[in-house]
Amino acid sequence: MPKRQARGEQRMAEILDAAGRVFAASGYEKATTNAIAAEAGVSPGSLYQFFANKDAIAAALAGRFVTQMREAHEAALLGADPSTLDWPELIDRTVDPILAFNVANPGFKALFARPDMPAGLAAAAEPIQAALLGRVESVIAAKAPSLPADDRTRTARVAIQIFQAMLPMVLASPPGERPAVMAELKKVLYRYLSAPSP
Amino acid sequence: MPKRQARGEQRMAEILDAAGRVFAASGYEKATTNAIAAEAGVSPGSLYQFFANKDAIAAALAGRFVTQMREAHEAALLGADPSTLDWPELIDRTVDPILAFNVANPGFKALFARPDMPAGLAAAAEPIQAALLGRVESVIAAKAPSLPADDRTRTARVAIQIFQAMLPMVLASPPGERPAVMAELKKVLYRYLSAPSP
DNA sequence: AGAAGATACGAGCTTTTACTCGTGTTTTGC
DNA sequence: GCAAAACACGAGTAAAAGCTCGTATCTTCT
Repeated sequence: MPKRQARGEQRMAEILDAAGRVFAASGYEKATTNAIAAEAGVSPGSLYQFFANKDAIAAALAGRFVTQMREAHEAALLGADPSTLDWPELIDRTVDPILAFNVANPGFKALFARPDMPAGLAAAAEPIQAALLGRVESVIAAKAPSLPADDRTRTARVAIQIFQAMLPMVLASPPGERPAVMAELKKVLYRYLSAPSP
Repeated sequence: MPKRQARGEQRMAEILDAAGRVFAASGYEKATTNAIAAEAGVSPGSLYQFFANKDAIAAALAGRFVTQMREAHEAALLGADPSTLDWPELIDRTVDPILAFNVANPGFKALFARPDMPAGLAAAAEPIQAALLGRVESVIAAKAPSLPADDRTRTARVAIQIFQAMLPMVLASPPGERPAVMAELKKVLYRYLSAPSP
């Protein structure tokens, strides 16, 4: 790994932008590295000067997504104490930014919302999963402090799974119906999370 | 398409069996037609005597799955009037056979439980989706006859989506923990479906 | 029995795709 | 100013995978 110049950092960012677009259009598997290079306006050789292989591109893109998502979520909870908010508000403040983030970054779900991950991708996506899990767990902990850690983790995992499942439905819905589908997603989460524990 | 002899029908069944195993092990994309042929103990040439291409194999396998699943579901509801059953029982009788089917046929989820379908696969999987949607809709209709058709369809779709999302979690869980994960899945569905409509 | 057609084989063709490498240009450090 | 290093190019390589084709055997039907 050579020392990067400003020009190089910029190229890397351009390549990741392009990768996001190509992943969004074709999915990870069908996205070709040459297509990403072309989309970035760069030769294949240059692409491989910055990224060792296709998985490395996915990993770098995932890393960037993690950062951006954390910032969005922190902004949404800014100045509010989770334990004083009720469930609908808490769900709004957690779901809305992630949803908005997905609408703004269509490439995200190609790395995130898939039950079966190829080996390379799984490693790249793991930080996203871990980051999200931590955030949801902290929200649940705020509302139900007495819940054992095991149950909390399981509940968070299930909630994330539900969210992942419905993401494609939300993104595939025509803009006019989107609010209704989003409401349905929140309804599922609310009914699952707000019900009394077993 | 030539007229099949008994030998040919048997070979086709063997190839589909093999395809199920290979899809289960590698997923649809990474499964190679040569690997399927080898698993079936057949040459690549023979494979293409029965199936025009890889998508056709998936389509045939999907067709077989639809039939088997319908039979399993009908058996589970045998002699019971859905409208007289309560939600937990109804969920049990719908979810259990599909879950058992998935455990017995690991290749099924490679064709079914994926939010992003390649073009060819989407066509092959569509009958499965349609069949399942119809079954779930009829169950919902039995319990909530007054629900408008639109809402019923949307609710059924969401329920199926939830099920698909949690399927990998269930199948990935160690056999010891599987009952707990299954219970969690049913809990989500119960809370979603049994709550008063908006 | 004999012809026609179905089944079977597997080497190899074609296309695709991740990735390389030789060469040339721009930037940096001294 | 000059060498070293980073950046850039794009034709080319090697491997993988879907699929074909010539040939040979087995079944069926008359």
